[in-house]
Amino acid sequence: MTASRTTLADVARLSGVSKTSASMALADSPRVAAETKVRVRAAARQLGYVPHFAASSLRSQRVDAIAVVVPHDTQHVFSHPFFIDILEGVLTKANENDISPILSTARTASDESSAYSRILRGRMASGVIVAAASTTDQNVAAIADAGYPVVVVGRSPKLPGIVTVGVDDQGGAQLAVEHLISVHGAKRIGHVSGPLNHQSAIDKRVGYVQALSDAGLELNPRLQYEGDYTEESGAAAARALLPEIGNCDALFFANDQMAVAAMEFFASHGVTVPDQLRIVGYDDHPTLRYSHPAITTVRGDMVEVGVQSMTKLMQLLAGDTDVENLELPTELVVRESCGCP
Amino acid sequence: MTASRTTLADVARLSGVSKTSASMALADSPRVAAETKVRVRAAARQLGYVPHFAASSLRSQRVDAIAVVVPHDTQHVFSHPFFIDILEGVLTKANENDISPILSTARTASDESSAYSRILRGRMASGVIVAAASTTDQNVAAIADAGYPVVVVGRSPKLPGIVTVGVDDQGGAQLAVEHLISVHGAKRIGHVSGPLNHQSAIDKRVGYVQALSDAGLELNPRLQYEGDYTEESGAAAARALLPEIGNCDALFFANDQMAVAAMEFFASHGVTVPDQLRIVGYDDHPTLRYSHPAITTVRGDMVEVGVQSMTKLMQLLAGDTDVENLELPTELVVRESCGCP
DNA sequence: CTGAAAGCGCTTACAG
DNA sequence: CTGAAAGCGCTTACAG
Repeated sequence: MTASRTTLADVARLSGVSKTSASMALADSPRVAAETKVRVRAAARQLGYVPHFAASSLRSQRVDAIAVVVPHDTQHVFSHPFFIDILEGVLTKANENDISPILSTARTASDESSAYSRILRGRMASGVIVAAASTTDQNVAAIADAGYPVVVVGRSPKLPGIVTVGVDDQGGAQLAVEHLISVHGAKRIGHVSGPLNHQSAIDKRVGYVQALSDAGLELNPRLQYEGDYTEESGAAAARALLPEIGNCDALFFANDQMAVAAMEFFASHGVTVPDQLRIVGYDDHPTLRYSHPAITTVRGDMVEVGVQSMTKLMQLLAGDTDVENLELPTELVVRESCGCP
Repeated sequence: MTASRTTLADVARLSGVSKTSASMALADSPRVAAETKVRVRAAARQLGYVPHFAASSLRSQRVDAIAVVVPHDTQHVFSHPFFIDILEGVLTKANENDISPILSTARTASDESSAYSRILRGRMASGVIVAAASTTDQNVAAIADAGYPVVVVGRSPKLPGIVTVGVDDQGGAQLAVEHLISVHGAKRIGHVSGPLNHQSAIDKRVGYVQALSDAGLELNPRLQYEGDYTEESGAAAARALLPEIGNCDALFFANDQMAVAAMEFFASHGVTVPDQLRIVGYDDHPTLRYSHPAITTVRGDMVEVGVQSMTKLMQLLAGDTDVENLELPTELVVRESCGCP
């Protein structure tokens, strides 16, 4: 290790002032003379001085790092573009503001707690963005109770005090199902949901049910399937629903990955989409638009959700007390799988 | 902030020992009696004690965090599954070992330097994994010279001392082109490369050239195009090469995203793949396998590359002096776009 | 086997 | 406008 050992004392010595003044000068405090600032900054630059973050953090009890917690295993997180887009947004905003994002994924519930507590109680991060916690996850409330600023991605109706940033999943689902009904005349519409211990899956289901009821259509319990957003569960849903397909005009999937895997399964079992069965997905997964037929889906700007989550967290960290929740709109992206040309 | 203020002194007081012994007990030092350890641990658990990381890091001059630096803008990083897979591997291994990964992306060269120096000279991280730096990036050498353990993802022949972990891109490219030649009898084979200031793009190109030369085939300069791995550049390549397609049997693309975008362009301009033009991509992008026709490609296990990069970095951090480079094999994944059934 | 003391490199009252 | 001193919460020689 020949790495930088330049310390504030070195800068102070070279510029001929005390450590106090050197520190104040670098922090651009008004109490130090303009001329002194120039001298100190020149010295710092010349020596390649960078403050030792642990020392400054220990003394000031502040830290320019935040934790991004996604309580799922890493493999799951990185196979869903939903998360990846959120991460992209968070990291962009964080890096722009010289905030270091510490990423934490966890496989099991106990790991979750340990990841949370090591990072937070150990003071490595000053705040948290939590993405896709289940509605039963106790950790979010625990962190907030401990006094840490928290932003949750998605809605969080069970935790009224928590700032949330998400997209209008209920509205998005309604758009999708209304399109199937009003444009394509579908009447018998099934739904493959996400895991119903997640708010986004619940909200999409509510939107689906609402659209049916608005149109005076029946909900057929035999056309419901609870998936988990993976391709495997999309294929499993298709297999489970196959016997009912004769009594089904259309299926609304809670994400594109399940929808595309189901389309593959149907294709290999003689069910043609959209002729025999109309399909709409969710997310507008960027590369799945090359699916065959091209998938009709619902799009929300998850990158922007990430950016806004980080923005809100910065407001909380700045002491802002009235940070409001944000719900971005969703839009229908019409392609071929619904039956449009 | 009502967050944890439990300190080592509290634990020491509750268990009736000195801070020294409490610290040693929690570190499982052999010098403290087994019975004392039990008492101290119980107290720590009862109080929910987690060491203040800045204090411990400042005193011990160690830090359980590493930096993952990808010197590209965030948007670019997250649109390429290549990076995402590497990140997945790195994070999995890091989280398993209670190491906090700090992610750093940067838009411009100057940002790059500042990101590197803030994290490293500020001692936030004890080592670095660099992915996809260009061959002209000076930062990698600078970090290594400063004494930080560094692992570079990919080959790095210009920096002989640096530990690298990657896949055999030259071999992978050769596999692809040899398949086009020996199985499909292609003779006039073009290449759309990645940016040639990146070693992976250079290596793939070398493999392509080698395969042609091994088969005694000519390299036609009019069938060469330098892309940048984006879909836009794939479409641009297709547009540029369109006039030559009559004199071309096959194209080898340096990644799937360019290949699939090119296939779309060709399809909309009346060139059918694989009948009129055979195409092979690279990466085995998970969702692009739904392309039409399904893409033949070359696959390397980039998640494993990430895992191994983190493993090697941990060895370096542990003081291991003879950590060897690793090059994982690549394999051809035969689907339809090459002309196989 | 254990404890009192020093000190990591900063920032920030406090005093001038 | 500036400086000497205290202290953040740990870990680790040093001494017993």
